Amino acid sequence: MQNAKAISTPDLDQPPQKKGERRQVHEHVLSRMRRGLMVGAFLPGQVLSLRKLAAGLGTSPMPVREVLSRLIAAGALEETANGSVAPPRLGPDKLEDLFSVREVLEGMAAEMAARKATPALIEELTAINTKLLVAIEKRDISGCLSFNQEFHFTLYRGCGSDVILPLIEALWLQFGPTMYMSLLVPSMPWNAADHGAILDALKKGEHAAVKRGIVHDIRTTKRALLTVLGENGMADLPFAARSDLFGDF
Amino acid sequence: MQNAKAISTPDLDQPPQKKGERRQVHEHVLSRMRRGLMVGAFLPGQVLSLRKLAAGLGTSPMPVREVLSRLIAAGALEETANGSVAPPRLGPDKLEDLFSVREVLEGMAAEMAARKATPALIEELTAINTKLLVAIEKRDISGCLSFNQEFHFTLYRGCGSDVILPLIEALWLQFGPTMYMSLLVPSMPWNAADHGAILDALKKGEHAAVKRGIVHDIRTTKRALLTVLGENGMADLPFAARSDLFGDF
DNA sequence: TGCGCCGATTTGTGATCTCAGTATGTGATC
DNA sequence: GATCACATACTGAGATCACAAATCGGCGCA
Repeated sequence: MQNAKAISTPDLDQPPQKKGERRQVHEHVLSRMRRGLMVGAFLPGQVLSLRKLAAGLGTSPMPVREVLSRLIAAGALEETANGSVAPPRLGPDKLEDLFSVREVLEGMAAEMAARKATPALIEELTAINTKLLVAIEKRDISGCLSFNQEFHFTLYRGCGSDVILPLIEALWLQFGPTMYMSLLVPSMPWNAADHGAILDALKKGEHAAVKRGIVHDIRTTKRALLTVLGENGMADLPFAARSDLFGDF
Repeated sequence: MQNAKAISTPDLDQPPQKKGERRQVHEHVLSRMRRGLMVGAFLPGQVLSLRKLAAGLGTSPMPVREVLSRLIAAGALEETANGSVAPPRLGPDKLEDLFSVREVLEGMAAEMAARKATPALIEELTAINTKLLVAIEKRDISGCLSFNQEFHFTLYRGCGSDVILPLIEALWLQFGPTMYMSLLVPSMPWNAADHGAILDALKKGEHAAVKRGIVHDIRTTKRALLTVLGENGMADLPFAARSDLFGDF
């Protein structure tokens, strides 16, 4: 996953079209779909239709097919029996597996990033965290998800390895839909408490503490997720996907 | 990457066609390409043409496009400036990054597998290792690669997590072409010494020792790879890809 | 009222076609 | 003999087409 464009696009939605680089349709589709997966446009298990998706995006099915292939390869989507695709439903044990890998991978990335952290990076992270706190205060689910993701990935990008980053991104895309659904339950707590400790450790140059902070943050999220999904008997929560992003399916 | 079919196919080449499952063309293409990447059909940096690939595989470009998309998402292929694809050229630092992630991920998988290891699994691994030793004795490069891969993945499959396995597979696909090229250098040593220690630790139920064995094995491979590629000044080795698998390009 | 069958519709898959951008290779000219 | 220009061939991207399987709907029968 060394090419950053493989799965992760720098989130350019408006056709920037700078330089000789032609803006490809499938790049646009990819960034839309990736964001959609992270902010609740698709529910776990919700079957996505190729043609309807293409219609919603205003293109032919071709670029969508390319994107779906990539998302399947990343584990962000699963093939159903008849070849359709849907975001994965994560059971307790799979969720446990997923978050164990997150701990290892993101802990590693965080520690590496801490070694190379510049004051500018720390300042950037602090600013993002402030926006996250505001979003939490306002009960802005999409804001929470976006700023939390931005906080983590801004840190991880600092590790300087373009091998580990796409792997982490694949993991996030896998639990994104489940994460969003869980946040629709009012009792689901959002905890950004660890971020403060991470920033402190970053400023003090305590690499191991940064790693511990990230791992603790991941464990907290995992526990909350397991609790909420467990309370609801692992059955699907009776919520609908956001239709303001792609239309209905 | 939870669906095992996402990137990794159970290597079914002959149309098994059992049950109601339709054998899809792109699955066949995917398994061919994956094996090709691991046994030297493509060299690092070698540009692959969509149409020629399709012609070599006897299909239309469509299934190939789908497969290339998935391999790009896995990092097994990179997009060139004009949209073509090629296996990545791995420089020393990227190789270092890649193998660091391997240590963490495969170490984790190995330890988990060790906890669940059954006598049957250990016996299977022993048999594979025997075949590997024969291949080494015969200087059979393809055999070495295949059996070594089979040894590792048979162990990792025992970890019972279908989250971590596709990530490891993606990493192997990334360094596969570079690994093959390095083996063409006569001075490249192949070391399966750690496998014996791993099997011993497995039999004794020493989980940590299994993990240590895997990590040591990975470190040894990394060192050998860096040495061989360094000697040749990181320039491309003047070897050709195997044309007996896909034809020439 | 409940169950089963049949047809219309929608599904993904693969092939084909067009188009624009790029590389190639050959020719003429200096 | 070297270099530049133009024409040809080839590249991937996207749209469209064709087909078969599966799904969903409604109708008819028990």
